[in-house]
Amino acid sequence: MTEPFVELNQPAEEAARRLLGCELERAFDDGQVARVRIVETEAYDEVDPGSHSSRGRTPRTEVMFGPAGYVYVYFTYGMHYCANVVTGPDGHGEAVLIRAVEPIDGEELLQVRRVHQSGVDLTNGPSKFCKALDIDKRLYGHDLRHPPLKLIMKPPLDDDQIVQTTRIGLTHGAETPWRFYIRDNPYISKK
DNA sequence: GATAAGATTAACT
DNA sequence: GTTAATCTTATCC
Repeated sequence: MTEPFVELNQPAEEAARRLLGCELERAFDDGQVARVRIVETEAYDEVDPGSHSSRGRTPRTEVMFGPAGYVYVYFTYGMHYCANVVTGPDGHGEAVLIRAVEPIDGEELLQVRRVHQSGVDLTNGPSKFCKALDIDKRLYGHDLRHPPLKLIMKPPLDDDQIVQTTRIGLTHGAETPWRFYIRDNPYISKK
């Protein structure tokens, strides 16, 4: 029996900090396994004009309103997927966007899907890491306690290791400083 | 039914 | 620094 993600049952802003340094284990369709560390996150909640959940439940955002520990995947710009970890209590539309990760094991498996890209460019962006880990809408609503995508909690980082800034790419809610990343990490996204 | 915008990326000049 | 690629979703007739 796996532990539920009680540590994610809190406001997205807190969970976004908590998720830095935690790990994701991805089992690909062929059975091979890669592991990455979360190095950059952004928080979104339903009272936030920048969040997909700000205008209530829709078919797309339904999973954001459920219990913590599930995956919210969305498709954007006609070609990219982004993945979030749902946080907060059941009934609240909150989630944390994973913006960047760094490879720990199986980097060569990530390379397979990132054609003509290497080094930090493998996973230093929200859609880059989804492409590298083969995350798409098949994983919408997936329970992160189980394969093929598992979240492994790690001890919280000290505050002095975490940098807090405004979020990237938003037209609404751009002033809210809910982006977090691990200080001096080379895999932090650009812009 | 039609339309505009989008939590982006990579390739170009 | 600028821009094309590309299609789902939400919103507005």
